[in-house]
Amino acid sequence: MGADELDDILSSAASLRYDAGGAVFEQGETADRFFVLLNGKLRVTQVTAEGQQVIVRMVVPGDLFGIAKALRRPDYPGTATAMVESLTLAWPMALWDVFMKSHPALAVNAIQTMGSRLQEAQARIREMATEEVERRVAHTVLRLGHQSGKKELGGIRIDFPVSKQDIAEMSGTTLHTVSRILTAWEAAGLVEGGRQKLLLREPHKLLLIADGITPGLL
Amino acid sequence: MGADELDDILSSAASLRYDAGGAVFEQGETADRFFVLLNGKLRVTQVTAEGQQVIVRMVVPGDLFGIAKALRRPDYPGTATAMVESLTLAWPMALWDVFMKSHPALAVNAIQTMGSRLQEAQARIREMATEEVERRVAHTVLRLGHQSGKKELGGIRIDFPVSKQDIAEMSGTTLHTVSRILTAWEAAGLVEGGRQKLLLREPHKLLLIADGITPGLL
DNA sequence: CGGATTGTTGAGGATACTCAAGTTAGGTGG
DNA sequence: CCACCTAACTTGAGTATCCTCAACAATCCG
Repeated sequence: MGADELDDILSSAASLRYDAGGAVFEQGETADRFFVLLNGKLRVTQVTAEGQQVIVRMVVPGDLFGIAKALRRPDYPGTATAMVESLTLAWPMALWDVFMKSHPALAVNAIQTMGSRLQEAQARIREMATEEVERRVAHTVLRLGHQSGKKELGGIRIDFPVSKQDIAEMSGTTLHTVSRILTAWEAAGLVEGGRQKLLLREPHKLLLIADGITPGLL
Repeated sequence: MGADELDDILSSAASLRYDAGGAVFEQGETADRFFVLLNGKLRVTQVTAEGQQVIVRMVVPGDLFGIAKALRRPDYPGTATAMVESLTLAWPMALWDVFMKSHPALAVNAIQTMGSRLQEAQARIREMATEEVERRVAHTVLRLGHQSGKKELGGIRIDFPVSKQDIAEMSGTTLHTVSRILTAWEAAGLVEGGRQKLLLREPHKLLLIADGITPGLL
């Protein structure tokens, strides 16, 4: 992509800031913009008809999100909430088609974005279908570590607030079960918890649990 | 897209036929081609490290599949098996990038394909996370009916062989549980089963079960 | 310091899985 | 065409996992 092309794209973008806890868009809202996350961390959730919440995915810097148009939908299928202070670029949704048609490189990029998202979704489906809770939670925390962990001397630190409830919604279980599992792991020295804090002390051992090699600690 | 453009694309395609039970490609194989299904019905499965199988999705005529390149993968992440005699168009994977760059309309199409796939995957995640087995099975058979059901006088016929094991792998449960649920539904007149056969007699009532409105029959 | 949010822990129970044995249907070969 | 064989399915019993309900403790924030 040439510099003028980039200019063309960037010049039509608005830059927006969100406080921790603020919503970028809400489920059901008319999708009038699409976004790229510049900075921070978002959580995309969906609420079921019965009111249960599920975390669909995390958005990390560089990610394209809110692309309802690509799903052939007029509204946003989920709610995007900032977990920490976040910065986005936003474009009017009308520009989506224009961009896709005039900048093939962008289209290829969008395809790959959706590709990795799809792969992750399928991995989660497989997990939920075949694995027991402890393994799913192990996968979840490892994914968190991978997406946005910071290496420290004591292990990998999840550097933004994650509650047990969050982990539960990502793993398809309840916060009670997550609490019990993390307590057991903490006793075994695998992790270090805290209120909305998490440090992976022994990622390698967690990986063994995730892969079902260790018999599990419960 | 112009007629010459279409010509250009079609002329580089090979047409391939598969018998029921035959594999179009296998999980782990080098992804050297991508496909469009012209006719028939495919099942895409993944096998976990422990050997458990999960049905990732069904492929119906018109669907693009085997697009490992879009997932940035050198190999196929799953196995595609013909459930009935099937016909595909196939292109060398090397043409993928070429097509995407030179035919924006194709790229947009690919994005939308992946979009609906992603939406379905997320719906399944939500189901698996929050719904009990009977509801998931209801969703599964309704999806089957929607994708490839034929309206008959007695209801909607799934017009290709589906085993209880298949339904189980799509719902994230065991064939035993599926058998019990279908037996109960059959007693209530909601469906009519048989060896690898399924007729949805009362889709509306199944929808109620899927949506958790009816207390369930078990 | 108080209220609210988040997390802990226990007891009990339901859902759905595993294990196990059998039955039915369909295909195959004699 | 019948006997056999296998794959698909059914059904039962026992049980493990994990959820629900419940009460309480800790932490954070203003």
